[in-house]
Parts: sequence; C-alpha cells; structure tokens
Amino acid sequence: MSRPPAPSGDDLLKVLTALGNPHRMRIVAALGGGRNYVSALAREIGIGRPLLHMHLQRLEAAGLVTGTLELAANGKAMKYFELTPFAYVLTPETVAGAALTLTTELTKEEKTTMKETTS
Amino acid sequence: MSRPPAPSGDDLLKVLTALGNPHRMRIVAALGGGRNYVSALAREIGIGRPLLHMHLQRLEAAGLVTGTLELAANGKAMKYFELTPFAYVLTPETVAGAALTLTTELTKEEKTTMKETTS
DNA sequence: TGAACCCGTCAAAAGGATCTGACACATGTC
DNA sequence: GACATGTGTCAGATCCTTTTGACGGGTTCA
Repeated sequence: MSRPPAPSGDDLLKVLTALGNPHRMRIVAALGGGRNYVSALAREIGIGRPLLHMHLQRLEAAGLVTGTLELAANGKAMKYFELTPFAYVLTPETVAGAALTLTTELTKEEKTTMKETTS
Repeated sequence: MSRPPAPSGDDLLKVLTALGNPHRMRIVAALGGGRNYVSALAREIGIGRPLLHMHLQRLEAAGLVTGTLELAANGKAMKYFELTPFAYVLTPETVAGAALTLTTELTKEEKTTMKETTS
C-alpha cells in the first residue's frame, strides 16, 4: 500500500526534460560508478567542460544529482557531483495525475496579467 | 522476480522527450478518460489542430498512444487515439542501463561515415 | 614566473522544437 | 451551392536548447 509520493506536474516535467537527453543520460550512467568532479567527468564522457557544466546544472535543478564544492588536500577547490537516489514510475495514471497540477503553458494573456500583478 | 523488460536507450530517450512536454502530458491525461478523435481533443485541450497533430505523432512514435482511422456511421473518416498501457521505471540504475545502448550523439565524423556507407 | 591543474561565466552561433495560418481533400446537411 | 464537420500537410516565423570558444579567477609545483 505504500505508494511513492505523487510528484507535482512541474517537478515531473523538470525530471523528464532533464533525463530526455543523451548526454545527461550518460552523465547519470557515469555517476553510477561513483562520485566524480567536473573536469574528470568531462574527460570521461568526452564533452567540453562548459557544456558539461550546463548539463549538470539541469540535472541538479531537477534534483537528480548533487554538487558539493570541496577543498582537496592539496588546497585545490573541486566540485564533486553524485547521484541522488530517485525513483519515478511512468504510467498513464501517474502522468495524468501530474498533468493536473501543471502551471506551465500559460496563455499570453495570463502571462501579461501575472507580470502586471507581480510588478 | 519478474522485472519489466529494460528498454533500449533510444526507446527510453524517445519516451522521455515525448512525455517531457506540458501539452503532451495533458494529452495523455485527456486520453485517460477514454479514446477520442483529433478535432474533439484539440477543442478539449485548447490548442490548434495542426499542433495537436504533431504532438500526437510524437506520442505515437514513442509508442505511448495509438491512432486508428475509422469510418463513423455518418460516413465521416475520424481518427481516434487511445492510450497504450505503458510502464517505465526511472531510477539511476535503469537510466544508466539504457544509456549504454544509446546510438545517438555520434560525432560528425561518424555521421559522415554513415552517410557515405549508407549511400 | 610560467605551467598545469581546478573552478566559474559569458556571448554568439548553430540546431532543433514548437506554433500558426494557410491550403487541399472528403463527407453530410440546409 | 454554401456551410459545417471531419481528415491531412506545408512553409515560415518563433522560441528554446545546445554547443563552442574565450574569458576571468584560484591553487600548487618546478
């Protein structure tokens, strides 16, 4: 009876767009072997460091990985990333449930209204 | 012990990019209430018919929905879409496993090589 | 001081996804 | 025939994502 908590629509959307990319899937795979720092990861996967930086940001924003800036013994600052243990189930029901709480895709009128109201 | 079959990397990628879109999540939600035809769906969701057509194509290409062109009693041809019962589990392990079989993201050299070989 | 590492950010180019407004075709009804 | 319904497709505009190269900063070690 213990069911995983139903994610909000926006959260699930962030997770799906985060994982829906070959590079980011490979990053998850690479981090499966253990934590690693950015430059080493870039070499391992074979992409540039600024590019990897952006992908890691996206994964972290979705809550799938965690970055920690640490000072190594030699004094160098290194940012280690590791996997967050996540578990999402994708079925018509879970997707439909999440879709109900989506706040995205507002019409242009709604957007301008929100800007006016917020400002 | 019965484990859902591990999807290939390309398949999972298609599913993730298909579901990682607010409109398509809402389409899945709408089809959860039962099958429907394109024009009615477009009105229900509130988007244009050509746009919905494209989104349905993407969902069908990912194997999440199925379309059937039927002749209604009045002789009109109507395309009904319905949900395919799918179930994907997203964990670091499943993603990592799928990433190993990714064929996308070839380097430019590989791409040109394939073109030459294929032609 | 220069080299070799590490970190981050930025602007601009390139590519892909999304969206819209036409168009063409068919059918049944007023 | 005109109209409302359904189907599909297309070109072009637009927007978001991805990618690259060039910066800036920091630390150790020879």
